[in-house]
Amino acid sequence: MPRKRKLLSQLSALQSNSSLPQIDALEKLNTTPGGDSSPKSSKYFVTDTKRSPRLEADFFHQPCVSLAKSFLGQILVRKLPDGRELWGRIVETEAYLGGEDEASHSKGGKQTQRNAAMFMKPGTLYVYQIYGIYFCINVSSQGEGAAVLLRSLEPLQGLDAMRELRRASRKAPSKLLKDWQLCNGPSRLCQALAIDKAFDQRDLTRDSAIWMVPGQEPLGEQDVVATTRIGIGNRGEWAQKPLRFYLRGNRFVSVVDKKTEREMAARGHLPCS
DNA sequence: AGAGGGATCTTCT
DNA sequence: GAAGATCCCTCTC
Repeated sequence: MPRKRKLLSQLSALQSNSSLPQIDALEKLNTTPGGDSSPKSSKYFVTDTKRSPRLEADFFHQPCVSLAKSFLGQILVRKLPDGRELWGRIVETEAYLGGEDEASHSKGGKQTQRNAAMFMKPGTLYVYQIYGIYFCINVSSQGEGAAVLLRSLEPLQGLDAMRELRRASRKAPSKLLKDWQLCNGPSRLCQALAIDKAFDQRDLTRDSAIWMVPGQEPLGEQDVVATTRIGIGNRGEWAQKPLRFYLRGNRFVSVVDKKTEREMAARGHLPCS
């Protein structure tokens, strides 16, 4: 019976998943104009990548904070060597401004071998290893040394592959991860999408293994929570600045700030659900 | 639900 | 030589 209950809970989770209709809409975007409505059986669908509405260079040419917010709702696509595509909707980001920003790897405008990608053209990936074992993925924005850290995804497609990738990267055998545990953290999403140092300095507008496609963007300011960044300590004024952004009420966010959300509500910004 | 510590290695001082 | 944009496991309440 525990098994049955588990299945039931998974089913209900699927049914309450707000992005399911969105997947249908996105798949339609992949069909050819005037084509039939069952693209999966079409050979053309499989081989045609030009039809994919990839986000282009002009999208990434935004100031850091603006780009960090604009990423919310967009979709990150990772194509594995075997051809499987893993899709995740971006639900949490952080802006690292460079220069004055004391928490940024590029603080003081200092360029090193590691952070070189932060100084490259907007849309360039900056992937670095942290604590010797994990990876984090950023996207370079407009602004000298500025980049946006991708913190959490809402998994949309290829969840089984993500679960396997996440499970494989741990020592002790553990229970199957829930959907919300697959990509809720910067290094977790890198595990789930098989992203490592090899992706550093790649171009999101050109690469064949990773890119972005437009998704459903947040309806308005009331849907985006702006709060402090994670893991940068409490020292200094830069630690207090609201440079982390996430979709309010989304269960795939890694760290929720209830206090800030209460303050938003007090100002009349009610969560729209 | 929250606190604490270990893992593990590249990067820069 | 120390720190780090994290995660996971264990212990305790």
